[in-house]
Amino acid sequence: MSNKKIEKIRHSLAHIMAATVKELYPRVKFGIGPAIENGFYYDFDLTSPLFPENLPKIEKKIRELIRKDLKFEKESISRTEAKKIFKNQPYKFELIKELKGLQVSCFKFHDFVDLCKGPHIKSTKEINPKAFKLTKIAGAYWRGDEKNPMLTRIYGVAFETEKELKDYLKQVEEAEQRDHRVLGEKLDLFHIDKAIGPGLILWHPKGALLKKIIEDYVLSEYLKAGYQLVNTPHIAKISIWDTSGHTKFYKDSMFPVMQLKEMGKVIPYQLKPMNCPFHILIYQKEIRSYRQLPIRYTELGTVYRYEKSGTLHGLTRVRGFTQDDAHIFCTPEQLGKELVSVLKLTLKIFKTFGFKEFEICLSTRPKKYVGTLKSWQKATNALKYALEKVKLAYQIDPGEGVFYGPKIDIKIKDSLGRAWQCTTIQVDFNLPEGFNLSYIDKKGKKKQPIMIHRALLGSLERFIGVLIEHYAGAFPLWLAPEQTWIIPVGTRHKKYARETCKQLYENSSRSIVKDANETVSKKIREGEIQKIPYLLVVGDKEIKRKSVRVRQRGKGDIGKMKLNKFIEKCQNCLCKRKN
RNA sequence: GCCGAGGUAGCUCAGUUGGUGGAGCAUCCCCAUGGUAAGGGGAAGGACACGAGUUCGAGUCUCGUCCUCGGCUCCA
Repeated sequence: MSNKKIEKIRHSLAHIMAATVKELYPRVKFGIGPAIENGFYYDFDLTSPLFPENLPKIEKKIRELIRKDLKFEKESISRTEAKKIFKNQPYKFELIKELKGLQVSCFKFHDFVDLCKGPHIKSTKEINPKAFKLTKIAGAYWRGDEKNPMLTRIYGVAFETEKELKDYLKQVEEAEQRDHRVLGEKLDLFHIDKAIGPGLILWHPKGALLKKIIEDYVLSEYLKAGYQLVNTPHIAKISIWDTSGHTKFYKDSMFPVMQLKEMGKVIPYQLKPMNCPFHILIYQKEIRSYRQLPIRYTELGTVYRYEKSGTLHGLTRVRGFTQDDAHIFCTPEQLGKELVSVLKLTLKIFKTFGFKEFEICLSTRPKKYVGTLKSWQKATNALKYALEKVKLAYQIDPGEGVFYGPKIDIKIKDSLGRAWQCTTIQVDFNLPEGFNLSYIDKKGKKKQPIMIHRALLGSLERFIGVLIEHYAGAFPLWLAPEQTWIIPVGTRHKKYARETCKQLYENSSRSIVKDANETVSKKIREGEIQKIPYLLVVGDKEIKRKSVRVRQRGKGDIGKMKLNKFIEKCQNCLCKRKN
């Protein structure tokens, strides 16, 4: 069976659901009801609220209709007639008004007529009544515009067979188990506290260590690639954001201004939403020669953005986050080569973290922008050149660029195939113009450099959220904040456990002695839950032979090993950054 | 920000028609000194998110605020 058939089934289910809702709410006004990935939805303007308890009732009615073997019939009617039929359906009416052509197409099913171009199944008997499920009720703006009324949306999932539905529901359950917010609590990595504020992360010892390990790794890669580390403050006078254009274009996403009294005057200060102006000022501190370029400034810069309350989500959407940011200042001739290097570096880093699949988008000029059309075209071409040079497949996201330039976004796919936007690489001719940046060229003339803004992991917070879900909390050895637990069998083995721990630490392996008065079994269980890569049990036999009994995560007891052999095994994994 | 659902111990949750709040895990103490996924016993732990209101009496009913969750919109 083809994909097309399942789409017809999903779309038809949306219609059947609409017919059912009409029975329950005769005065309902209909929005639209398309097929989507894994299912369908329909938007309704209801006279009274719909509760989740009602969903099984609606499901039951849908099944009844399906079993009646009802036909879907296509009808082509004139616009005038359509306007008459849908005169009490304002949303449908609005759609008809915008349709071109004299005839509009409708689908009749049961006694329910819907404006629709189809296609649909011929009869409800093509639907397996056990292979769909209504999943949730949500609010959704009419036509996706927040100025429009909010409709009630019912989501459903549907497949051709009952097994596919069950598999899908199981996969959803698995994804819930991997949810970084759940694992963040279970593994004691971080929390968000009411007393601090929404979207602001408190990193616990294990989470902070994980973050530091990631930061150290990427920073070392950047330094190797010729970047220079800089460091800048969290606040600045607001005037710098006037120059950069942020107060004009992104005021709504910035935290409110602080009014500071200085020299008898009130000077407004602003929490930084990005690092670029700071790096620009470091560049501008002296007169630059073409010989110095490219200059690549990098910073693990923490920025604060006032995201709307409803958009916050665990670590993946927050109000304060650390970017692995960098700004590259280069000549026009160097641009292509620099972009290629950035892309190569990105791929290398993601590979090390275990990500293999990406979605790459080239985002072009948005409605609100600064600069000339010519410079936008040049910047976009440079990005295209780099993508093609590195042989990366990409799609174009029209109008999704930043106000100062086009960009490449890389979304990484986790082990469940979900895509998360992390990397952003932006070419910018406009801030160099706004800040009047320059360098002296070979002929002693002033020229304007080009800037590349790039954050490869994007936000450390989001990246760690993705990483937690990707590994379901079972981090590879080099990332695991606690790599080895040493479990002494009895009190008299504690000393040996501590000596072993010390040796492991001296060989840069993060280790902990679990010497609480509990049974070995309990500590093993705890270690498994905490997803510790290695659990070492030590008792009389191990002391005698200077060895450890090794339990490897996911493999169970792998037997005894000389301590120096175990250290060697760990170091081997660590230097390759493999599990 | 918008629509909807929630907020009870550190965590996961129960709490009947309104009548002074419970369990498991975690914590602390005691016993047990252990060999690969929970040894046993005891204790402590709570303005029931916050603020008003209705009532003789509110975890429970009403309203407001904050926060969380599912979506929508947004994401430099």
